[in-house]
Amino acid sequence: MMEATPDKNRLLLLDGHSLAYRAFFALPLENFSTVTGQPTNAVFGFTSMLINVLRDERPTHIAVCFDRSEPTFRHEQYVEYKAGRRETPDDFRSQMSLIFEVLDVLRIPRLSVAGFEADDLIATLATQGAGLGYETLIVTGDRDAFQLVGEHVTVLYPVRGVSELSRMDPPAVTQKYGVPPERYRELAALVGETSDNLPGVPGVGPKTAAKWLIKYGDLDTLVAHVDEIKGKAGDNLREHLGDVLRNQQINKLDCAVPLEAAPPQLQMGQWDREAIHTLFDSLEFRALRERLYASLSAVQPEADEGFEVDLTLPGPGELAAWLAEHAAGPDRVGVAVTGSWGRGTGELTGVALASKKGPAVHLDPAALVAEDEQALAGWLADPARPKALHDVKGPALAFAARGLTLAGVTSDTALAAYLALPGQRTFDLGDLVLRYLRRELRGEADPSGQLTLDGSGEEEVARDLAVRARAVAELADALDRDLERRGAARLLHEVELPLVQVLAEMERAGIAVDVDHLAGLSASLGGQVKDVEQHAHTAVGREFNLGSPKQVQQVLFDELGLPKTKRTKTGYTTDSEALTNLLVSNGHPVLEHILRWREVAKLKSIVDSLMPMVDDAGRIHTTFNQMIAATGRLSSTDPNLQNIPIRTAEGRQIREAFVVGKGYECLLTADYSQIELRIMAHLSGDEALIDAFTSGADFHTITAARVFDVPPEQVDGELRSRIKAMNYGLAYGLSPFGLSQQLRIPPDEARALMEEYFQQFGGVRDYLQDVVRQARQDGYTETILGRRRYLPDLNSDNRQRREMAERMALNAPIQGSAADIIKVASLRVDRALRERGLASRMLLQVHDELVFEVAPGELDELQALAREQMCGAYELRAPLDVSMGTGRTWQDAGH
DNA sequence: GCTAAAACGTA
DNA sequence: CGTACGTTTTAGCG
Repeated sequence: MMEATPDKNRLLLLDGHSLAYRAFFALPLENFSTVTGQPTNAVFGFTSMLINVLRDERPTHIAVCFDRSEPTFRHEQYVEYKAGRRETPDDFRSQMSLIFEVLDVLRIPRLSVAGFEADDLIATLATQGAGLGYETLIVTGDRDAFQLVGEHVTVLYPVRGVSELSRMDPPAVTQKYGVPPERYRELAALVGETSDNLPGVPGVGPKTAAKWLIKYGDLDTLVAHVDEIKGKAGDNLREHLGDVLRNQQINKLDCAVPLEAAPPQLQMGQWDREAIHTLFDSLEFRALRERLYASLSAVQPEADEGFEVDLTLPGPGELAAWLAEHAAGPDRVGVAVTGSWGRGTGELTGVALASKKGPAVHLDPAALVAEDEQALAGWLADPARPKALHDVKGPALAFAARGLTLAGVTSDTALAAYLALPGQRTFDLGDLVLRYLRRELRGEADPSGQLTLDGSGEEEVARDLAVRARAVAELADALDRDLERRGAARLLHEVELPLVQVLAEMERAGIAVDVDHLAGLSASLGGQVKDVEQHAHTAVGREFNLGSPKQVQQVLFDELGLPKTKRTKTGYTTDSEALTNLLVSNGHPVLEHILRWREVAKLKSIVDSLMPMVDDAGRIHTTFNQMIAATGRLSSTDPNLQNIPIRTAEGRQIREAFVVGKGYECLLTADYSQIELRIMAHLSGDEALIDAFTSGADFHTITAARVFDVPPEQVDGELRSRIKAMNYGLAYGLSPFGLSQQLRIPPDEARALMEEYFQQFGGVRDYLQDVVRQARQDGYTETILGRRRYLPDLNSDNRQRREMAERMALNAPIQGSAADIIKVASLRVDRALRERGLASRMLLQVHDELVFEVAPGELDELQALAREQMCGAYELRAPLDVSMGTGRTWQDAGH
């Protein structure tokens, strides 16, 4: 939208005082202070706005103007000017000099002149700038500046805190106030300005004022016809005409302030990097510093450059020679493939190889002669030939499907980008190339200019793929450097990359399913769905769609008149919790039917979705996604095998459908007990909590005994479950209110319970507070293996967003470290299976659980091996513990 | 045919 | 007013 036009001078003028004041009230003081107690909310908010506007507007010239404490000409005209303002808070005053320092290290000129306000300086510079043909942008929280808006002058006015600026150009001013910018001053004179102690006409707001100005054209004409105005407003206007004329005098900005600098002298200078580091360190603005540098490097030269590739299409038998010449060195070779993959298999339609320099090659896998196939196989499987691919798991499955193995993959550019910024929705190669290399993902324009226009010709397709291979090779290096900087290089090379192969193997293996059992379930559930539906319709007296929350709402709240539940965006919730509450309080029979229908319909949909997924060999192959969860967990799709029911008896029947496959002895499940709580104990270092784990007795009972100060034998089910809820809730950022809801106890009681808990386990409270504090400072949280999650919203001025980010910050290191551990465990188990030459294999990973298929006679060895590798995956102060179960079905193997 | 919202399954 | 996911269904959009 906003094109940077280098030939055009863009002058950015900021009102330092008004913006800082805005920030001071928008950001909570308690979240912004340094270890020495210096408040920084105004500095932070101001600097944050400054960085955003530098990034978005790319000014060539800049100045920040400040008010002076001396009286101005306005005070001479009107002694009451700005009288009655409350004293500037000390916490604000102390931050002004810090703002000066920030501007100084950024080499941004700051201007102030005795006897004038910042707005006058801005008006003067804007006027001079206009004369010189500059585009001027004014950032201020003072509406008086709207009078300056014009063809080449735009005001950016903060709305809602400090994160959003409203762009006030002439149409925007006219739209908002009903009069063009030239008339704004007259409108303001009529309305008055409380904060400047400039009363306007009583009972006249912007609407009436605009109406008058439109009718009469301007204020002078209005004054001339003042006797024509009817009604109370007219009387008031006549009575307060003096005030209006005075306001008009006073709110006029002075465009001729004597300044020592004119716009041409306000050129953006080189930042003092060293000083920025020192200052931002002392202000504890680490996240902001990152943003500052990001915006600096985002000085985007037009990314119109593509990739130049010298493409070879080798004839039959020529591949080996080409590889020896161009892909045998230490340079990493980018590999790009086309094809399709999923469900544990895949098919290749094209392969391209290209290193950073030198020619590229494209192969049609369908047309390879045996000799070339062999050359390719040897090269792909050679760990000494470093390779980079983008999202390698799918291609690896496709290679595997034709008997090719991949080794020596030293980068996966998608995975690397995920580790750099795990919150991203997609990791599109084109986006990354643009971001990291500032290039377009296309061939360098041919003289003919026809290169990738239609992409239908064979050569174009080949060239396109070669470009991707080249881009991946270059991108891999850039990402290596980025990950090094973020401390995540080892995580990529030692955990995530090797894990790709393990996941691919699990997807390839799949898990055996008893289709007859599923079919039986489907039939029985189908019958129940019909029955319950009948009952529901009878209870209401008409037919309706039980699957439609909207119709359910209509039935319950409109037709049956049941009490309204919690609001949703579009109506009132009918979720199971709300309906259960209604059932208790009201007892209408249809509630029971709806709840039951939902239950069986859900189970049936799961069963019915699984059945068509079973392949010819009787197995289901999920797809594990390694780049979705911002915490580092895996996710499972198509189908999701990480949410197969387990809580209810009927749900567990579905687990019975997952069975041991032919040629294997049984299934084995191995899961970490209470891994997240152990991690919380470890990270917090709370000795009492660690003791509770090392004592060997039931963890929740032991902690409950401490909290309630009774011997463990006296901890009954009620006490235990309360503490269990708290133990788990803490890692999610549970509030006293949330705890009271969950336990159905009064909020005061929940609060007291939490306080008592923290009395006993103070280390946990300290840790949780510190995690958030540290994350706010750094801009990210970190797991035990250095996996980061960036949470910019920790400094949001929106309370809801900020508190959400705080809960994420509490949870991310715990959930993420658990993900780290099970990933390491999966790698160790996989390696051990190989080393021992076992035929047993890993099938699934469900966050804290691994599911194995046990080859005949290997059960004991596998159990010992899995336990050893899982427990030893990471040394926690509350040691990892694994429990196991075996059986013919996944359900039987549960425990 | 797409997206959003609601509901609900798992750790 | 407790985190992280994926799937299904409906409903509303064009």
